[in-house]
Amino acid sequence: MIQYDAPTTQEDALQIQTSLANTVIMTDQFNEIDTIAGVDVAYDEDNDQVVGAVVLLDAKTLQVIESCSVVETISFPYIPGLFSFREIPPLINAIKKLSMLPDLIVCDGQGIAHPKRFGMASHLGVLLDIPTIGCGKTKLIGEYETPGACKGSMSDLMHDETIIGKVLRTQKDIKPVFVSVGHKISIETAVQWIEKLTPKYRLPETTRQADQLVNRSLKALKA
DNA sequence: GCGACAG
DNA sequence: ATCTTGTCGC
Repeated sequence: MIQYDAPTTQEDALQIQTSLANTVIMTDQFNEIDTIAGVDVAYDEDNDQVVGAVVLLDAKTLQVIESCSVVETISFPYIPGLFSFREIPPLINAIKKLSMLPDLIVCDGQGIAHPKRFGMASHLGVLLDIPTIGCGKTKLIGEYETPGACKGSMSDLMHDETIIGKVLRTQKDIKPVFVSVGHKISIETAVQWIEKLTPKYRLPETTRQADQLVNRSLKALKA
């Protein structure tokens, strides 16, 4: 498993983004997807603590197979565009605790739908060399037409005349999500997986499970 | 100078 | 992210 080298300054972080952004792969580079992981982080700003968690789901049944969480000290401030440097340390450590690595990881945030085409999902995917999808609740950058109201309707997320992701309506009349390539997957396949992961709710089952886990853990920590 | 701004 | 009550609906 890789060792994460945390940047000390914003300049370092920007440098790391620039050098790693070229290594992102936007085509399907995998065989069978049997397990899918969801990751999330929760903060206790008062005590400078962060809880990171990963939930491993069976790709077929969407049932939880295993889950791990970690508690550490917040190491980087929240800066739009440098968001990944804040969340990756706890996420890497939580994933390291799993008994097996996932075949695919769905992130709560953007993949290449980022100013430098290197959002959270891409960063995590490159570091772990695992396929990842970015599925954010709101956009970071880009322009788009509002997708139709039906479940499955989608539109292109554009930036610099390039399609950087899809705005996907996962449920009828519900606010859409922003899907983008993280690493080692095509946007078409990424959208297909997000659709499979949202049979009933707006957000992917992976994200929902991970979100619940970090919030339970944070609550227990503060209690 | 005025908005926008992943979680 | 987090701060927060009630409320509408299955």
